[in-house]
Amino acid sequence: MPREDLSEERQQQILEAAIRVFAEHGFHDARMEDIARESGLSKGAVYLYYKSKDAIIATLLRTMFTWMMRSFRSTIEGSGTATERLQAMMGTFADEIDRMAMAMPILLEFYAVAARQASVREFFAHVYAEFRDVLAAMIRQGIENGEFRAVDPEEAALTFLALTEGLTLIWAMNPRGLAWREHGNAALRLLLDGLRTP
Amino acid sequence: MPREDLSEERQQQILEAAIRVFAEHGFHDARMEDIARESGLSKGAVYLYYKSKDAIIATLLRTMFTWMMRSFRSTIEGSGTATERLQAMMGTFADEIDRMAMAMPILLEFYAVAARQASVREFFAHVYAEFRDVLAAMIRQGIENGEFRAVDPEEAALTFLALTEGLTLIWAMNPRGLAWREHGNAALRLLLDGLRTP
Amino acid sequence: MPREDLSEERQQQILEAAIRVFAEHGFHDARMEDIARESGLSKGAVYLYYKSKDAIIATLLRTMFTWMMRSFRSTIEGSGTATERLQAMMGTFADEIDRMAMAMPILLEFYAVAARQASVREFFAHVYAEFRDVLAAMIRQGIENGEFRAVDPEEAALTFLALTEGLTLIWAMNPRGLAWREHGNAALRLLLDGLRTP
Amino acid sequence: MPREDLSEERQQQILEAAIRVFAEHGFHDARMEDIARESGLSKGAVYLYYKSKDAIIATLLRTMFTWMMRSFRSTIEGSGTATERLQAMMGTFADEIDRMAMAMPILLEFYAVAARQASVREFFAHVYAEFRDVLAAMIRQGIENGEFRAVDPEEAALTFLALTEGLTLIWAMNPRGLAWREHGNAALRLLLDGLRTP
DNA sequence: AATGAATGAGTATTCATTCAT
DNA sequence: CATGAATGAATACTCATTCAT
Repeated sequence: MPREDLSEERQQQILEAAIRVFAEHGFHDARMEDIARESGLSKGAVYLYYKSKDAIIATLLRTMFTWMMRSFRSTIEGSGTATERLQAMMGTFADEIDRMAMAMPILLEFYAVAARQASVREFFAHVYAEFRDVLAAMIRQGIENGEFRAVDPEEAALTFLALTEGLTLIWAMNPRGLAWREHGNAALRLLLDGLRTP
Repeated sequence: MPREDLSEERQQQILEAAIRVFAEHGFHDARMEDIARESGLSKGAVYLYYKSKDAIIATLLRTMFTWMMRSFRSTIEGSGTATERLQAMMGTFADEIDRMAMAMPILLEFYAVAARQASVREFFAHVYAEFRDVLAAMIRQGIENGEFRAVDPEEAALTFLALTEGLTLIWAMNPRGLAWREHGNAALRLLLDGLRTP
Repeated sequence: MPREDLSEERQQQILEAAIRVFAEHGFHDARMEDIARESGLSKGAVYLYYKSKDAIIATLLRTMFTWMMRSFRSTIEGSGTATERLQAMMGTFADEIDRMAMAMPILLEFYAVAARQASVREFFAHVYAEFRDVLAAMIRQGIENGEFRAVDPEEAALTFLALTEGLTLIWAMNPRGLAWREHGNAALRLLLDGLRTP
Repeated sequence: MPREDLSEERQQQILEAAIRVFAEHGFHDARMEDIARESGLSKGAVYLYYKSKDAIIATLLRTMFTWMMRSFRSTIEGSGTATERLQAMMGTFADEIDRMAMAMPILLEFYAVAARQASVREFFAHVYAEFRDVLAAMIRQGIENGEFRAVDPEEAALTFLALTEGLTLIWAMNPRGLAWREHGNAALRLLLDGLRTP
């Protein structure tokens, strides 16, 4: 009975160690040895739970986005005016940036991996599409209830999404010099001004 | 006599070969051998002009951004209303995306390198700051001549920049499925709606 | 459980293989691959026990002299007249030449390494100083008990040492044409004639 | 007509540059580029006068010993008692040590080369034999005119030679800590005491 | 399940040598 | 004669992965 539990636990253990090691050394320079030591296991044990380094990276990609999605769940399912909900989304993005700050190098590396692997690009495209759908729905709600002008919801959603992604990128190049949350809110205000019915 | 010219020519030759090879294999998996073959030179000759693979990468970073900046020159120096100038900027961004499409994997890898190297992060931060200044000046012009409301020009410039960077990232994950130029223009329209004096 | 033993054994194994390979090809031309093959291990395994080729060479230097010193131990601690003890020393030198004949190229290479590395020079200087001290003590004993004239023991010890080192060098250039032991004894006889009380 | 002269001059020029470069970096680490630069010629020019790096080393070996032999010429041909002539020889050895001090690393490297190349060993053996003959003649003279006891001149000559070579080796490991000339004279005195007729 | 010793493929870089000019 | 750009063979070292215990 404790078999499966142990297995799950070990996989977690390794994944969390991998995040720390990858964040510090990067995917390529991180050695399996490092991950093993950091996880408190032996190299052989790591291979018992992950068939390869790439498998750890692949699992990490899925897992990190799953965690992130989970954080957004309540915000997405929350209620309120479209404006309030979009503001809440921006707040959650900012929360995530705070929470994942240390793992940001990993995000940047995932982009690089995406450049080489169609499957990873597709994964990102899928994640972006999901967010876009959620945002579009909120904007559509805003249009329907008269908060916003009759813009193309899909288009506005993409704009919103591009804003958060771009802000994250710019922030990553100078985390101390750029306050994500403040700039995110300021940018959202500008966009909402454009969306609002006159 | 044509020595100096030849040297410049060789460096170009190698750099262009490197772009092709890096775009296909990534910084790490690209072998110096590949770059040499692609450039039509021997491995030794490549080392005659660049002291290491890292030196090629570093030169590439600077060179690619220099090329991009050059493309923006006339747009930046152009005249017109603030709205027209921002539209021209967005158009030039779109042109650059078209022109650099093939080198996009390299951009994503540069982000990953930035994650590990402060100097590269600083380089990106510097480039972003330059763009932000230019955009802020345009927005300030728009405010001064009554086109725009009295928003914070720096803030609005960052929003514009984040939009382009984020759009590029989203586009890179699905180049065929997302028309940068159209979405860039649409996003700008929303932003301009937010900026415009009521 | 036999871990530690195995590690010691492996180090020995590699060192002995290295002696054979270095003796045949020289420090520079010997390839790590050769040492690995000769030791019956893989290249990776060699690196498991020695961090670099230089580390093998450094260990070899220390080890070979440790072995040699061990051979001299009983001779140094032996008893007898000063004359007998010096003769025993010369005999042990001759024994060592016999035993180390095959590794003589390595000794000559160590001299070359010494030319470039102060630490190696200092090691040799230290070994020479130890021998000189031992020999000086024997000569002092001879003077005190009336066997020898009142010469400077340090000076005479250096002469003895220089004789053995020089003979080794000349011998190394033509091992078959020069009988170390016989010439060593003849040289010692001349020296003893000079030391003896008239 | 100036052809040959130029050729000789160039060869000298290169050889002298090689001595400086080899003394500083060793045979292996010295680059042909360094020798070319130090000699004020181009790499191609060096290859015009020497077919390879090894050819420079081989020529250097012969040339350095030729120079040394030339220094000994007058001492060898000088007159006086056997004791005086041996003392003069020891003095000339000391002079050579002074003169060649800077090139001593090269001598130690030649020993290492000798370990790998029979031809170089033979060269050293030949040089040693020449010296031995000269010394044996002097000792024979001393025996014949009653200065020395009836020892084996060849044997005594080898002892004398071993002494100088050994002293040079020990000196090379600690040039500042060991005065070659003083110790050479002291050692010679001991040996002459053994040789002298009672 | 767990270990960690062993493997060996993979590659950036150097530098003696060549040769077109 | 002289140049120096170009060549390409050669090799130490790393590290993901395996597997005997």
